Amino acid sequence: MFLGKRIKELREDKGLVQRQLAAGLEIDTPMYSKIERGERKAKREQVIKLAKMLNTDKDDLLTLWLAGQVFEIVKDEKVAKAAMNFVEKKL
Amino acid sequence: MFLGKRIKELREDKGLVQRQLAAGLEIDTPMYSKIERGERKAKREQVIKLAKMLNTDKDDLLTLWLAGQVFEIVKDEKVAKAAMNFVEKKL
DNA sequence: TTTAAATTAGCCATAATTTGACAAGTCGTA
DNA sequence: TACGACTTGTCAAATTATGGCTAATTTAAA
Repeated sequence: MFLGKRIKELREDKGLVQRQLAAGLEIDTPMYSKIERGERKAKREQVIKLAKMLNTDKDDLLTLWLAGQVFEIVKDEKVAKAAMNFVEKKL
Repeated sequence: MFLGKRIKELREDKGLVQRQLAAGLEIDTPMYSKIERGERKAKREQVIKLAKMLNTDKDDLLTLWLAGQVFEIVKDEKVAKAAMNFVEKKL
């Protein structure tokens, strides 16, 4: 979702098609399509490969990737903000 | 972990043993022990039952429960703080 | 120190979730 | 129409989560 939106932007800016990135990740195109739309989540290693292929900062993509996972957990919870604050204190 | 520590405190304050809370959750004692130590994670419904049995605020326990899950995801990531900030903006 | 209760450790079978591949579909465009 | 890019839906294999059992360990009362 956050990651998907970003890699789609970067991919289109560079004039690449999904098939090319899918090949780089060694998965098929439908699978890559799902990652881009947030229907499936990428693995950590795949994010790093994407950063290289898209010639962008690894940590930026990892941040979006991690944020997506956190958001997925807290998004429907009333205590989401309280939990987030609690975790930040622990970091 | 965060939740486990808290329910252990509350349980001991009230002079209860694990067997009693386990019965309330309809799981066996070893399982409850694991929840308290964070080896297994509680289900959302179980947290609510625990709040009732321990006569404490439901949202407080849910916050710790949610925080534990978030922490588990971000704890080893260099970009943890950045991801947390990103998510907070979206809430 | 014995004894019994409370707690923890380790396994194992099963359930649930995730993953990747495939086939078939839509959409836009030449 | 025909083609490429992308999406949708389904399936089996792989991975992980869950719950219960037994046995070991710790704790505390007598």
